[in-house]
Amino acid sequence: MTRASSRRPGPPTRTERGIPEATVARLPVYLRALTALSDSGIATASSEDLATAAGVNSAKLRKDLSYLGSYGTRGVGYDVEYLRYQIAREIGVTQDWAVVIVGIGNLGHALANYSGFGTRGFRIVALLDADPTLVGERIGDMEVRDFAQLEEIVEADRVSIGVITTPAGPAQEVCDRLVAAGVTSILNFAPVVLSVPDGVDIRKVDLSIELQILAYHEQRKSGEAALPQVPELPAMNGLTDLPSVGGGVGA
Amino acid sequence: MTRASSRRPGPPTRTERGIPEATVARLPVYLRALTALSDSGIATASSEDLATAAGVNSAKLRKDLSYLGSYGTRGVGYDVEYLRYQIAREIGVTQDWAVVIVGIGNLGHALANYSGFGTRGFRIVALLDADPTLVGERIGDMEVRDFAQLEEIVEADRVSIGVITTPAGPAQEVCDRLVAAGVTSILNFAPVVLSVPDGVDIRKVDLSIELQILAYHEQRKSGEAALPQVPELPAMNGLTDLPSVGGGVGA
DNA sequence: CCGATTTTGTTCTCACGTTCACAAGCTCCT
DNA sequence: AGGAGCTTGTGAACGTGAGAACAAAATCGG
Repeated sequence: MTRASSRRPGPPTRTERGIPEATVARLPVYLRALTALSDSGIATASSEDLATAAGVNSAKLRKDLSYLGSYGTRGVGYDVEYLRYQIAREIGVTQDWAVVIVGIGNLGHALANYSGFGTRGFRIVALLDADPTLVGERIGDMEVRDFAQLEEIVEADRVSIGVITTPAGPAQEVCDRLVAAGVTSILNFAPVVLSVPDGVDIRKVDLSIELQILAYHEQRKSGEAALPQVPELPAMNGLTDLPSVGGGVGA
Repeated sequence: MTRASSRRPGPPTRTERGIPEATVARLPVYLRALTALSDSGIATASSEDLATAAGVNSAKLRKDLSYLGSYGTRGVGYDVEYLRYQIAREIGVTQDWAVVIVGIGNLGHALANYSGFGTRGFRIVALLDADPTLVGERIGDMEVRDFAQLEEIVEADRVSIGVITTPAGPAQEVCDRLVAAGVTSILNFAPVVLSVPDGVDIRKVDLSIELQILAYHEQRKSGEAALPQVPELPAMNGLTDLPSVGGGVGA
């Protein structure tokens, strides 16, 4: 989702090294499942085994894997180590990606301490904040640096991924600075919609949105009997004004 | 997504008060955009305005809103306050939902401090942890309580939403306890696939998966010229054994 | 060496989600 | 009052994703 890169308008662009976005989003889950199996000393797994570990159904898993190539053996299954490496390579976590975290509040703090940042593949090279009272503070084995140093850090460490953990207010400005400095992937925790130019990928993590989605379903569960079909009508009471009823013009 | 509730196999279940899941996931974004417009003193907004503020296109926004009812006025647009209330009611955030957070590590700490938990609608009633050295610690105006008290808290405060911020290890057990205690919606930050019975909704927030998805796209950006079409073949070097190439049977 | 068994890779079909395009409906101006 | 100009709500076309089902390929036992 939120892929903002170039999109040539020409032909359907078939099999142009194109893995469906839905599949891409599941590959990390498969990777984690494979790592768990590997740690348990399991050398081979069927699509059924893997699917169970990853929480999907086996047909979907096989189809997903088929986009990467034919890495299984019919009648046997998949070699865990081999498949794990193939997926890791496909995702790109066989190399290390340099990451900066901007905004060292509660959440930035927590992420900075997040040991084993996923399962390798990512290296936090700087914690940045514009607040002078925070600059210099030590977190783990890192020190908070001034946001003004962003550009030189990005250049020096070839940073391609930025994590925004600022409040909503400064988030867009931080985002613009990151992009201008050369960052081309952004993970945004601030509760705002950020706009970025084409070629920059942005993903959002939003606690309150997740909670609200849960609340919607929760309401439907508990209310299924209580308020079965009283959706829109009675809610207009107590509201000061309505769209087209406004000044009572015309009629 | 990850809706785990009952699904009757019968007819297509058309218009059974059914808002598409993709739309549900966007309603909170619209709600936030409307709140921002409202705070700016804007009373009326067209679908184009709203769509821009929410980061979607206007056709999609109109279609999404049409599932809720006809709340706009042709030729004019939407009344910001009115629409905001309608969406809030549809989502269910006009009432307050009681939430418990389990696992007061770095992340749990950060979430506990997260002021204005979204935009109202949610109330943290307890912070729980099984670690005796944490129990009793004050965070903001709350005190960490023993996980053993889960059941009585859930019952006393009618808790329907649980947030899991434990490490991966205990997450499934915590999840089971939550479900057994009566929690029917779970937001999981632990990097594991949790299994829950039907009727319980679960959503996942996973930092390392998000980063990996970004890495995939990042790799495709930088590698588009460097390694254009060398996907699977050369990677087999250095691997001890391969699934079907193994003993060289057959041929 | 052959047939039974297992499990992958793929094809086909259906459901879901997105976008386009336009009729319906409202306001405002003359 | 009547027509011009907007903007919504929706029907229809299109694209993407999910799941069932099956043919192809590999192992294993006799």
